[in-house]
Amino acid sequence: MDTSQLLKGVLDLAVVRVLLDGDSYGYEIVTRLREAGHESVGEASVYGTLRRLHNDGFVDSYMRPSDSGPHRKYYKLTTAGKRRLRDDAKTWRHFVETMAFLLKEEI
Amino acid sequence: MDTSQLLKGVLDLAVVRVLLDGDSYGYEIVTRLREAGHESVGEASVYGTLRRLHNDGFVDSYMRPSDSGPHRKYYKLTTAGKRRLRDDAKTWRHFVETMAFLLKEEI
DNA sequence: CGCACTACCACGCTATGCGTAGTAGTGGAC
DNA sequence: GTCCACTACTACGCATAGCGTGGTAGTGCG
Repeated sequence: MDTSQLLKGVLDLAVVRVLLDGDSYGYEIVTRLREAGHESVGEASVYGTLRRLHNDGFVDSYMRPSDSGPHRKYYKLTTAGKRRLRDDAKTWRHFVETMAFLLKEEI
Repeated sequence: MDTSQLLKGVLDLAVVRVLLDGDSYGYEIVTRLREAGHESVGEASVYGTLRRLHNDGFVDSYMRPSDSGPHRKYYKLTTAGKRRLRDDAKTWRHFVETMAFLLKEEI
């Protein structure tokens, strides 16, 4: 099983959830996701996801200088983004339950 | 969240799990998956998955006449397919745990 | 005959994660 | 003062795999 395929559709949810803890920027979000267990998530995937979330109005963004590198582009959840989080989390849990039902005693 | 994206990578696992219960054919597998909760899974997705699983040696196939319609193409798990099921189920569970950790108290 | 259900296949589209490469800023080692 | 590591973002193009659509048949019923 190609782990990267499993992220399809769920990466949005994961990124939005990270932003619920507070505004953040691409590089930090990647780090957080990897620490949480999504060890092989690609940077390009996260930056692409952020761009899409921004285009769709689920996050706002603003620049902020850093004292240890280039400027950071912070992202902030919008109201629509928070609703999106709740909806997606619900969809995800239903999906997981369906799979659990299918897989029960799979060996 | 587009539910169909969630199936990416997991449909293989779901189909293989159905086949552990006994040889089956595309049309029936679609029905079973829908009954289990994957209500909007497309036929083309399942037939495509079966073709891939067959090409990769995870299932064998054989034709069998039906008394209520056209011939059926049955699929049967190979040894490699059963191993694949165990491996994929493990990967899936790890992935689900990672998401659960991320999502905990998401509201 | 027409229709519904069963059963399969092929074609092309689309979404999205990833690899790779490029551009910059800071700061420490040498 | 040069190199390197780490930070931080962006752009380009690829690969995977699920889906929509439509086509071909077989059975059986009204």
